[in-house]
Amino acid sequence: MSEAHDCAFQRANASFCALCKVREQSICAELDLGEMEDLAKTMAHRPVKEGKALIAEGEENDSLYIVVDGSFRLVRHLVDGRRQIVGFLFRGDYLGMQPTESSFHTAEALEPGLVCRFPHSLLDELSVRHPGIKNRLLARGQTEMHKAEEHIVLLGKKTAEERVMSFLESLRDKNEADDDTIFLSMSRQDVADYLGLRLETLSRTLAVLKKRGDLQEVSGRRITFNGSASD
Amino acid sequence: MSEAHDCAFQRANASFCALCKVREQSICAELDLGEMEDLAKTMAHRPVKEGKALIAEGEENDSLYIVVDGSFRLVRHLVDGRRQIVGFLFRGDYLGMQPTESSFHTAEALEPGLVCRFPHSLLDELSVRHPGIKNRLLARGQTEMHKAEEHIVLLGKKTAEERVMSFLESLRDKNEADDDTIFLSMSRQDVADYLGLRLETLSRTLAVLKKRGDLQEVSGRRITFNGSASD
DNA sequence: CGTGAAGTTGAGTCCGCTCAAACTGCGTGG
DNA sequence: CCACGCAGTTTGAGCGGACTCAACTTCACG
Repeated sequence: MSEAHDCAFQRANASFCALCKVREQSICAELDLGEMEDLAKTMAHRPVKEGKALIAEGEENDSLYIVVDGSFRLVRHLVDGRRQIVGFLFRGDYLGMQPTESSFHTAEALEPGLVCRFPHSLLDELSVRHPGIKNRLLARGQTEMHKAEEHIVLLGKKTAEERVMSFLESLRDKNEADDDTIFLSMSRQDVADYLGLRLETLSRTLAVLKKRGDLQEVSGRRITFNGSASD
Repeated sequence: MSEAHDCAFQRANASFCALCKVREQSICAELDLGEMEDLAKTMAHRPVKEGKALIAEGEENDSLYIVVDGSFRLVRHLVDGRRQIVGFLFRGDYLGMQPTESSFHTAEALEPGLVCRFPHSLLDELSVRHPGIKNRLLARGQTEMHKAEEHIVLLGKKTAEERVMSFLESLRDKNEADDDTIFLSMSRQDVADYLGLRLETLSRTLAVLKKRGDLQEVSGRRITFNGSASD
């Protein structure tokens, strides 16, 4: 424990990393075991408390973060206080793909989380011997862009019912097992701010979807789809 | 998509590139003159006719394109035919930052244009000696992401009037000289599909903005802002 | 249980949509 | 040179989906 500032961080160690749940999705997958140990010396894990911001709108950020556990909302504010959620991060997702003087959104933990931090200075060094790292960042950037465009289509062209269904289905598709039940890690207000709807509209829309049979059960943050095809 | 596919391409030559208007924004800026000549052997310019697609939604793309002249709309379609424009490209902008099996939008020329094509296989080779190339792609990807988020906020939280003003102002801010007049390279329908509005609403909103004095003149594709602060 | 936050439901309004008609600029041919 | 046609754009009238404001219910937690 050197300085107080860093006490939220823990030095990583190779055995911990070997057990990492998101190792294959991370840039670590580019490295062999010996290199992992090198990396472990400068890389750091950091727990994030629920509601706390990992990076803040307008502030400098010089590190790449990879979500090991938990989930985050990416928030942008208009001058008058209106709030738009531009995305969510889940296990395995990246934040801060490039160092920046002024990051354009705040990332707030929706639940207690754990992230892995890689200073970009370190990544630049590593990528001399491992060009795959930059490619991995580029590829990830591409999928982020893809998600953003999907979001743009949702906001620009879809009705309230379509927005809600698209959102719920995208969450369901994250499950490896095809389970018909999903558990939201975010509040109704967060979902509404993501979908460009008022929360009353979201609530009403969920009620309509349930009444119509598209959803079997809506109770708080647990939502069950109607598995049976029709009627 | 024809047998004449490649005849639209011209081999580049270093003297042409030396005069390039977007050279400083392009990856070419990473290279010295000798290397430019190397590059010129495999790189190609391509004119694009108005209305023609450079890459199409769902189709494979293995090249990076840089817009040398003209402008493009990036279009996504829903199954039922609804159309959302997810962005516009102008001189100096990049398309196809990563090779992909299925590109997620169509890029259509708004006017006769000229692009510069770099196969990613070539870029991978070049970037061994010039790591700056990958960094440039990453940085550009970041600004694309920034624009996408701005667009998400616009669609999710802004009113029709705010959307139109934001859009027009973003175009004005592109001008190096601070000119109060802008010339749109896209139709009303394109603007409406970008802003998530019906074209009638866009037309009415422009009328309101003019009546209110935010805009001094709206005649077809030429729009003049009200430079004087108030009255 | 009591308290507050989160979520649902209700009633009425309004912004942006729909359908429809008129206008404008521009190329084409008589 | 004007008539014509057409695509792009503007304007009009009425409607409806999402919003606003407000009351109520449910849930988490002490």
